[in-house]
Amino acid sequence: MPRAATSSDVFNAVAEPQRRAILDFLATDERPVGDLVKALGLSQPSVSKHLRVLRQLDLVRARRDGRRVLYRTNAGAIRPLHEWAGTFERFWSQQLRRIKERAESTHRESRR
Amino acid sequence: MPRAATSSDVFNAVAEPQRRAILDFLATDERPVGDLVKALGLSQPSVSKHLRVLRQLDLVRARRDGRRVLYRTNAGAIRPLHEWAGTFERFWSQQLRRIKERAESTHRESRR
DNA sequence: GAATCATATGCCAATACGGGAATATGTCAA
DNA sequence: TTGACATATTCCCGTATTGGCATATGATTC
Repeated sequence: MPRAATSSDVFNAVAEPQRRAILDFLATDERPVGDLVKALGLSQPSVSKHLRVLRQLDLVRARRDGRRVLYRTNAGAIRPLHEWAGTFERFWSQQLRRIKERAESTHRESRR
Repeated sequence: MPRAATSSDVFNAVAEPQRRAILDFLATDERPVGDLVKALGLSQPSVSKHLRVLRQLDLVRARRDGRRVLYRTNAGAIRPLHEWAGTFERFWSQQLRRIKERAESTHRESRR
């Protein structure tokens, strides 16, 4: 079995750095494809292909405006990722607490 | 250019569902490989290969205990993912606010 | 309708994948 | 040392990938 398709879920879709760059770029405003081509320095076909993957997962939404197509990020579709990663939050903060405690006790040691 | 290697960054590593399952399973306690094999229903070689990818990115840490090797999740390595996704939080909550407002105004309409 | 601008799709190459089976390495116990 | 147990590595296969280039589709203007 090969790797899951990039368009199979959000995790696979955002594994590609250029697609994350696209989501970042389209987060605040809607933009035509041409703007992305300029901003990312990729070829126009490459950008269109990335947008297709993102559109299939509803990570971006498109709207036609004359001869251009305006895209924008649909932030809500990124939530599942944030939530999954968030389930580990209590573990890493626990770890940070332990490190801090150890640092403090070392500090006390050195003052003796 | 092919897809980036699974071991190239955290985003690619956690794109694989079985690897996320491993991270979930090892989040609370350290466990030997055999436990993972039982819990995930995967072959032992498959599990070892997934663990290798995760270890290369410091997403899990290993410790030998006799003939077994105990693994545990290093939650801190998941933070970058949580933080990237978190940059979109203000956008999706904005969207939710807009939806709520619209629902309320519709409610007022219908009461007139 | 023809020319033009903006975007999408098709085909190609090289590459890395995940799973299975077989085998290698490492550790303990008798 | 030999055997048994636990884990890691190697080899193979079918598959989906990203990016480049050429080309198709869609919309506008003349």
